[in-house]
Amino acid sequence: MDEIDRNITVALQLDGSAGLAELAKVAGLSVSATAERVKRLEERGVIRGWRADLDPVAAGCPLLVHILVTVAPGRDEAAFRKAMRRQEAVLECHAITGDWTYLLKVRLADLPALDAFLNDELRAQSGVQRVETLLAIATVKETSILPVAPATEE
Amino acid sequence: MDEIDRNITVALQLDGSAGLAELAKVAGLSVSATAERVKRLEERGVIRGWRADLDPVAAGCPLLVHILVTVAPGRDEAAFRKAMRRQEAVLECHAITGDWTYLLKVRLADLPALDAFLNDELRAQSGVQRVETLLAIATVKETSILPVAPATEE
DNA sequence: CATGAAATAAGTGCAAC
DNA sequence: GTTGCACTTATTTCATG
Repeated sequence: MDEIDRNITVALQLDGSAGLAELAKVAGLSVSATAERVKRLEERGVIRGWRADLDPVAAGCPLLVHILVTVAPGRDEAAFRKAMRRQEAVLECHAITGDWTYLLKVRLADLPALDAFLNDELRAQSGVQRVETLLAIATVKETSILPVAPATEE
Repeated sequence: MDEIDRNITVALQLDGSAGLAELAKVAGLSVSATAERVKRLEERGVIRGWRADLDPVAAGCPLLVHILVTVAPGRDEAAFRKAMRRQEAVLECHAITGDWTYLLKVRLADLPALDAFLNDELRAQSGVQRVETLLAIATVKETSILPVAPATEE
């Protein structure tokens, strides 16, 4: 993971459809060397895949909520986690430090869908004690572009 | 946005590198008709772009924190928002309902980097009154794949 | 929307340096 | 890692039905 790999990964996160010729310019390498780099980044698992990036509003889920959840201690939480993984509206589910047990990121079509999610999917889960819903009023920034660290040489 | 477009967008979010031939099978259309659909989805802004999906750990930012921030009311928050947009460690910044003003999603290399971020970048911002850091202990689920609503016909 | 052909562009592999 | 070339594959465009 040198400086060149960093430049390549950043460029590919910004636009993965550019092609090797243009990427080679960014990398400062030849096309074949660049292709080799990309291939190795995929093999090493740094690049997990290639995805189309959708506009959430155009995709029909303009409502964004984060939900803090407290699950009763002592219980087996496997069922809860499995349920969250299955729910496609749940984009993220993290076990967190502090007063709460989990933080969810959820995208939905509208408020009725949120109501249904909270009642039928979330509070219906056994062990769920407390729920706090943080509705996003405005999204200042939302990106999946990771700041690739120039750290570990290989 | 009919059922076919839904299938296409879901498939392209899962794997955007498959090619039109394979996508056509999923869509149940011919290759040319499928290509036309994809093109129109891009033109309509449903598909915003094509991105490489990186492994956060391999990319060198294994630490994930969500940060709740209260900004003093009455102040102009443009400066705060601009600062968050500039920080590449800040993946998301949402203005939210409830006791807090903003919710941030931040990815960092390690705890010293978190310390530096909280002190030098966040608390240094004028107007920031209260900060609560939620450290992710375990990520149960983290995806950017949107559940495309079969809603609005066009 | 399907089919098929032709033209274009891009990725892949290999060899020599 | 570079350059160049041939090989192969995919996308694009267009005509016809």
